[in-house]
Amino acid sequence: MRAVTERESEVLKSIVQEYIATGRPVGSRSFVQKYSFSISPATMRNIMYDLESLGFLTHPHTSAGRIPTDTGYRYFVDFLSDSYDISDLDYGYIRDDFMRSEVHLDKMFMSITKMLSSVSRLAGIVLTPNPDFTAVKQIELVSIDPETVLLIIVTRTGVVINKKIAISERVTRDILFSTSNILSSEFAGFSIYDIKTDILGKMRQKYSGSDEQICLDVVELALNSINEQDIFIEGIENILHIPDMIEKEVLTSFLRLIEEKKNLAEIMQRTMDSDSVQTFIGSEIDNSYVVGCSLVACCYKIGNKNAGVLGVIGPTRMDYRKVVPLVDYTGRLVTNFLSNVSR
Amino acid sequence: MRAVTERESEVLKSIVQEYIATGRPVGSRSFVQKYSFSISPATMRNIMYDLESLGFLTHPHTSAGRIPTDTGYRYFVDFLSDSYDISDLDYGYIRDDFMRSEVHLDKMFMSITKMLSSVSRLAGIVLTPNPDFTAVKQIELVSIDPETVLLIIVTRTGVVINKKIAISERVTRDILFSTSNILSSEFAGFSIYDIKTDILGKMRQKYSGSDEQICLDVVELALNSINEQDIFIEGIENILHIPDMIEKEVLTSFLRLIEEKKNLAEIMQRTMDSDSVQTFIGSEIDNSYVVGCSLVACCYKIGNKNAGVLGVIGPTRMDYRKVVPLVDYTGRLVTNFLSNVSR
DNA sequence: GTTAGCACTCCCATATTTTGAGTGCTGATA
DNA sequence: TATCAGCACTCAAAATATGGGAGTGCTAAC
Repeated sequence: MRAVTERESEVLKSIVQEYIATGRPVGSRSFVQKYSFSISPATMRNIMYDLESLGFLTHPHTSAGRIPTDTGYRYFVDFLSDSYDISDLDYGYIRDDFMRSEVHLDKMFMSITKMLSSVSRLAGIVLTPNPDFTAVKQIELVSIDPETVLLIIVTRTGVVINKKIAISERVTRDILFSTSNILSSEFAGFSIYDIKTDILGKMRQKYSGSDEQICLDVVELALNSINEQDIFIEGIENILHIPDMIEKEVLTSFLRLIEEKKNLAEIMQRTMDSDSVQTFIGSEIDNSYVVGCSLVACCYKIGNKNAGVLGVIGPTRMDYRKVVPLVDYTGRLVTNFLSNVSR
Repeated sequence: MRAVTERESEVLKSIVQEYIATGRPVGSRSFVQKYSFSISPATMRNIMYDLESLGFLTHPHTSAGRIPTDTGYRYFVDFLSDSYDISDLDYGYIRDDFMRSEVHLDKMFMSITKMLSSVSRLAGIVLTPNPDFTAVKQIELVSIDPETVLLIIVTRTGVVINKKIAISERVTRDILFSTSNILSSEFAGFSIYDIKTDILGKMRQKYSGSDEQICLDVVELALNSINEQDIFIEGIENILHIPDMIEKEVLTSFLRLIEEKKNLAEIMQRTMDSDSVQTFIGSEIDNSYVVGCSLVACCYKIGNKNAGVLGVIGPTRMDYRKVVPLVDYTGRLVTNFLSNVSR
């Protein structure tokens, strides 16, 4: 496949923008006029034809204008879309609003989700931090019946995680108490990930043979089964006011997408490797059964590790120029907040 | 307003059933034929006219058949609908399925929600137990920093509730430990409700002046702020396959309803006073802004107290004869399960 | 390579008609 | 007095026609 010429790029960019703005197939004649291209409609048609062969545009039917394909959007987002500058969009009030919100972490995430949704007028979505990467502050073990111990982890961000673990051997309250102390002092400051991959091994050697040894195994088991990532979604109603979305097929795939939280979490996870805003367009979201929806997402960090994901879901035909910087900005905001809260 | 005659009741019943089955306005001629009434269409029209004046039926337009109003459904559900017998519907497999599911309470509720949704082919909904009414098994207080104590409550159903509480005075670890023991032994077996209204007062006297006294106030504060009721909703996608629901107005009010979880929880709470299945038809759900949706719900118990609510949301035109016994049956199932698990 | 011109296509909005299922009313009947 | 046949009327929905507009593809000339 040959490369795209300069002029074709320019045309594609304008077509996508025009389509995003109006939602109507872009035809050669009116388009040339509106954007005062210095070429004739006929030439425009030729260019459009080429862009179609390249896979960037398509036809609803023979005598209709062109609309972008998913690939077209992808090219647009990757190479052609110049985002608005944050300062132009004045998101200052988000910051203010946000700072006024409660310190309780769950509520913070909820309000971030609502913000994303209300500013974008689409659906906001937040994946709460992966506990693996948040630093542990304190650990307690509490016996709740002869066969069960409750493991409580308090993270630096103030989140409390609890996990019931079954134990076979009987363990006295004293041992639990002393183990708690040991764990707290050994683990403090490290992330669950560090603990699992490194610290726990070292401790095995250090305490081998002691009473506390018994607990280490179960603690490891418990740590491995922690999976406390939640997903918040807000603004489903917004989606209903978008003509593109109330197409039955689109709506179905959207609702199916957000209902399968587990699946959705996995999709969001794919952003984890990257530090910048990621866009998933149409079938890119979930191999080919998602139609007409895009996800714009980015990570926020705790410390210097990517911890969770936030973003916006809406129609493929959304205004990426605005949504991308919004998601970007919100991501930084949350990162800042979390780094203050967790020190 | 005059009473409804025997014959009118019979006709209304058949009309509602016919409309539930077909979704099309019921006209006099074909209706008389199909149900082999021994009256002429003309007479039927007279009866329909009367039922309309009574507020049970309405007209989409002059020359269309009749459809039930919300009041019509209400009368039908209250007086005319003979539910199917559980045994006829063979919900045995629900029980089997259910018993195979995990003991983790959250997962149990999730799978109940999914069941309600998949059997009814509508949206299933479960409000998790109000912790106020579940018996406490154990209480722990753990210091997480100089100004904060973590209160951990383990209920008999195995649910772990935790609440951070701020304290002004410094409390030693030993005092927390001894208070934990005292609280556990004094509270065990009582519900949080009992504790708040009764036990706590008695303890104030008993321990007045002692070190542990300091903690009682904060514990009370914490208990008052516990609000851990969750809502599970499953099967939103089912809703999209129902022609009645994809009316824009209906869908909007449905989505708005389930998105406002807090509001929805309140609505579900209204069932709490009753031991039988409750039906909320259309505007009955939420004063007049809900259109076209009904909620069928009932309570499940822990011990002998109504603890939570489960049910089904779907179009006003749903088959109450099936949905009502389904909800009823599931309610009992959960009640049984919880009484086993919490002893 | 660019462009004017032209034939052709097809959606869409707007009427127009037809059909069928319905209603309300009236006057006769048992 | 309740029932009912009959009839005129209503209305939505489906089928059918019509014109216009915006588009395309292609070709031949610049």
